[in-house]
Amino acid sequence: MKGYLWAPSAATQLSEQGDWESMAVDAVGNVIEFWGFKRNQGRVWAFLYLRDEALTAAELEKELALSKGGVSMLLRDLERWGVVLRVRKQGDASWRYKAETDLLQMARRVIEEREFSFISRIRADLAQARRLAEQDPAASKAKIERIRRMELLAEATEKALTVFLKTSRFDVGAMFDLFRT
Amino acid sequence: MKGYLWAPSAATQLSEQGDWESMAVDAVGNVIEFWGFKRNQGRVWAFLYLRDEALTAAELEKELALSKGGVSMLLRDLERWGVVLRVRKQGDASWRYKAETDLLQMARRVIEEREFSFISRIRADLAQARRLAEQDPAASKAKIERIRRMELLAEATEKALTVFLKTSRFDVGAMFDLFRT
DNA sequence: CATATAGTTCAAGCTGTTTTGAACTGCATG
DNA sequence: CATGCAGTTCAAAACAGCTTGAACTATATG
Repeated sequence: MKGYLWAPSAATQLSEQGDWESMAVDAVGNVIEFWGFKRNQGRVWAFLYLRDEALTAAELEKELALSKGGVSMLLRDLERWGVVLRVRKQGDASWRYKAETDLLQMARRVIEEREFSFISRIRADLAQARRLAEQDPAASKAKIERIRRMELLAEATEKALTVFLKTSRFDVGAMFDLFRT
Repeated sequence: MKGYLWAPSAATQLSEQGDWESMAVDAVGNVIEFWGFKRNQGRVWAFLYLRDEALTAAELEKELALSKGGVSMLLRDLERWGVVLRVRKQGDASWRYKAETDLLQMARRVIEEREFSFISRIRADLAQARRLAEQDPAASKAKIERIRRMELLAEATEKALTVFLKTSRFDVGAMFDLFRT
């Protein structure tokens, strides 16, 4: 299964008693992985967000047990998505990184693009298949009706996705208010 | 990316002009893969559904270009989920398989279980992390508040999933009516 | 009960994705 | 302008999930 929704490997293994920081960081990693991003993108963001200060790539590498190259690539993605900011502190030789906005907003944006176009494409394929069947004298009425029903399946999926995105957009709004308390 | 939602490899490549059957079958494979199942589970179901007759494993193997072992396993899954029925025609040495119910119903059922428990687990992890932080004198009020905000993220996700499932349930209802036309 | 065919199992292989780490580039400093 | 460190790149390794196919078991038939 190369599934989209879903998670075979369950959640984070509970870590040490006092280690609530990595527990929270990993949990965010899991949420974001659920949304179709890399687990470590979520972990990096969560760590920066939790610490609430500009940290260097070297610190992230050490604290999150990532490789040098990995940190570089993860930060580039997060920066591109606008959820992490790169700042140069004066008198400091290296860049520092800072969590900027919340993740859900960005997740919704990205998912909106890729999931929608994907489902639309599937719907179009089914519609095309039905059109071809309608022109094929060998295709029975019943068969065409069955394709029609499969189209409904795809349509229902798309509709569900719409609601899903609308809800998350709504929730972001709600969260923003809370974030500004 | 081991993502859940989402699809890197885009959709089905359009096949031959007249080959609307495999086009439809592949499209269903893609929808069902989107829902986190195996692409070929969807293809097998769609093929059986479209043909609307009980077919042998050998026929599926040939028509869908699958291996013997693969067909066996795919059918076992579909049977277990109750969307494919195994029937023995009298005077026939081998089993035949028949599409039974619609897929969305089953998808919702399965997703309901695995996704929900997954997200609940994440929420629980975050709640636990916060509880630990609250007991840790070294943890600042601000940090605890930030974990609280991450919890909101997970809560929003769970809520979105609830709506998502509710909607698909609703759509199944609507589809059932149509299916019975 | 022997044989043939259907169906199952599972280790090995394949495919696609993520991570690593070594080589490289760029930049700031002495 | 040499040196060292920060940051990037990318090929290779590690990994995860899916599929294959050969060995196996079960079942029907003569």
